[in-house]
Amino acid sequence: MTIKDIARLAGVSVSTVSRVLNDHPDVSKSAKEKVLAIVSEYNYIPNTSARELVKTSSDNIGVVVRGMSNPFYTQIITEIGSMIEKAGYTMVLQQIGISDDEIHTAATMERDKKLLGLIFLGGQLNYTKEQVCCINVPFVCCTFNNQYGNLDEEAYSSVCIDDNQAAYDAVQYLYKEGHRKIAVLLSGPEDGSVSQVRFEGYVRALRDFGIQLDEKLIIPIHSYNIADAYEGMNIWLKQGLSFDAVFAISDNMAMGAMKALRENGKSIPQDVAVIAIDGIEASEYMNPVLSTLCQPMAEMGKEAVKQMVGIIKGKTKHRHILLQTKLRTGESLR
Amino acid sequence: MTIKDIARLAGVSVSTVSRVLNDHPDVSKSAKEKVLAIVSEYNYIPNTSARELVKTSSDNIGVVVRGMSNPFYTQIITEIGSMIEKAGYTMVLQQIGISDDEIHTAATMERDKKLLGLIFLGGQLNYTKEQVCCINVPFVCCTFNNQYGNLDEEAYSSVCIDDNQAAYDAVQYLYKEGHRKIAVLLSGPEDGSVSQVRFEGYVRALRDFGIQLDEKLIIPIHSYNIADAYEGMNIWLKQGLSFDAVFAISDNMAMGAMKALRENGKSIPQDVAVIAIDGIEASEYMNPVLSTLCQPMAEMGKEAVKQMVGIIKGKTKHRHILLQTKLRTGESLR
DNA sequence: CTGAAAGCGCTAACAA
DNA sequence: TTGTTAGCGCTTTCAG
Repeated sequence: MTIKDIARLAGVSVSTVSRVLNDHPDVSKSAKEKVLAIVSEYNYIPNTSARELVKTSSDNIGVVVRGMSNPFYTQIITEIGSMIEKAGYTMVLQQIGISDDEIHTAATMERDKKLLGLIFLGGQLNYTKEQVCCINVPFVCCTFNNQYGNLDEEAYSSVCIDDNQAAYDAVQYLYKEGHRKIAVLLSGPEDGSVSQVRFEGYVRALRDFGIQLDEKLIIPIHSYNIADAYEGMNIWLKQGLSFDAVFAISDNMAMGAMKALRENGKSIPQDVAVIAIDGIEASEYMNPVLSTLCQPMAEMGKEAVKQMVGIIKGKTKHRHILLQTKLRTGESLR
Repeated sequence: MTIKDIARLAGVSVSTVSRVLNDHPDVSKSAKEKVLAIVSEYNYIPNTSARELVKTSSDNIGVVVRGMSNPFYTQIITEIGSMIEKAGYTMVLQQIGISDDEIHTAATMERDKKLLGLIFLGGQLNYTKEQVCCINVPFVCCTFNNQYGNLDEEAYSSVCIDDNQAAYDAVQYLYKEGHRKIAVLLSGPEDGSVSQVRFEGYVRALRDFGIQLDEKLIIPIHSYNIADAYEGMNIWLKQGLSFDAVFAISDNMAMGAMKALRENGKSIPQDVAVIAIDGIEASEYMNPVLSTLCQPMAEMGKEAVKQMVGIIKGKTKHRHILLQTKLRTGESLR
């Protein structure tokens, strides 16, 4: 069933069918009715590939999301989606697996969907010019930036929190409560991800507060998984090291760690205080409620689209915005 | 940058380029090298639309997933993906929003991607023949079936747990522990979703055990959200009704409810026992750990693909499989 | 208001 | 081993 079949069945030309399907004005009411009748009778659905192939432009903004179902991104995507729509554009969402290549995905989308621009949600902080040279539309990085890469600042936009400072603040909260033996739960430590930046904030805070960095208190998980964090913490606890607080670089990892702590007889926050960064919904339902520095998800999404649209319209240049985190007090802190 | 440009730049014809790009055998080594060099020099990426448009067949199996980031589906998708690959097919994944029309999405995909078959992950239990008539390839429903619809059994396959029985079992666990005032947390009660089936199992169990159904103990949430469950439970608790157990039709809802219970001074499981159905990862990290009837996610995915492939190859007919749940004991049960 | 026809970028006969 | 060419299904000038 193609547009030709519909045209034949309705007794009109393909162009008339096309006009009806695309809501063009210059179609007689009778022709329109005839076509629509046939279309619905035969459940005709136009072929997307053919449509996209023939179009020379679109109002599409691509969104490439790293991680199939990271709850942290869900809220941001919702916000991005509604902002894009409000601005009169169309969102084309592409979720990719943890090991897929987002640059290649983006480049493919750019050509296939005739994108006006791209928003990356999650990704590496170390893209190089050579890697992104195949992307020919403006892009904005949401929740991360290029601090370990070599992109020119004028070559892309970004919206994220100051991850280093957030980690610093988290450690400071612990410090103020009298904690001095602060373990850190991270993915890296040097994996070029946001984990690394946060770890650097942790190190900086310790130094500022006159605490000696203790290698033994660094717990690398090698993923952001809740289960891996649980496992990792469990194994680490077996060493019987002395510590009175845990800074997890993500809520998810904190959640895994909390279970391990509990099972090892450590009560939170009496024996061990826990703080993290992110502010995902699930961590609010923990018992005790996780204390964490929340990323302003809605604002991030909104800002990313604002930047994107400004650049598409030629009204603004690439910018790099740092948003404030906000402490959710929770119960895992004394 | 199109295939023509590459052909010109490499000094060969478009068909040669096409052959190289598609790994066809009859290409001289020198031609292949020339083409590949140009391709990588110019970062050429073939246009997907054009490719799909021209192909008359594919080895694609479509997977339509309802709900952007339902953690419950993530594991199943992973399994489905690897099983499809193992069987020599290609998975085309499409996630849709909670209010999108999966039938229409499926029909569109079927034509655009030349699908051999479709797997639905989550969806309504009440599709009618008229609704699905636009789908012309075999499909299997994963995690649900058509018990509220009018499809012929031979018209589709399904893999799911016996939701009615699972609910029955859950209530039975509570009953055996001596609970008689069992509240139920559901989305419906009559929303044509799996919530309804599970509610029916609850009702059946009460009847079998000689417990009078108490309308006041039915807590409708109108969604599967954790936050809505928390809210709903909170409001419901204000009524001060007497009850000693909660059966939540999903883990997510149980998680929301547990927080509300805690905040209202009810300790779990001493004051109120909680049981649910699903077995998502997050509920394992609750404190207390949620007791729940786990769906065999990996097995479900595996079985769905097995059915699909069998039908595509013409080796099997449509079947309807019920899988067993397994109790995760947890700590929310006495 | 309507139709004929060109062509989007690609693959796959078919011919050489 | 290679090139020529006919479409895939659609949109969009351009005529009428």
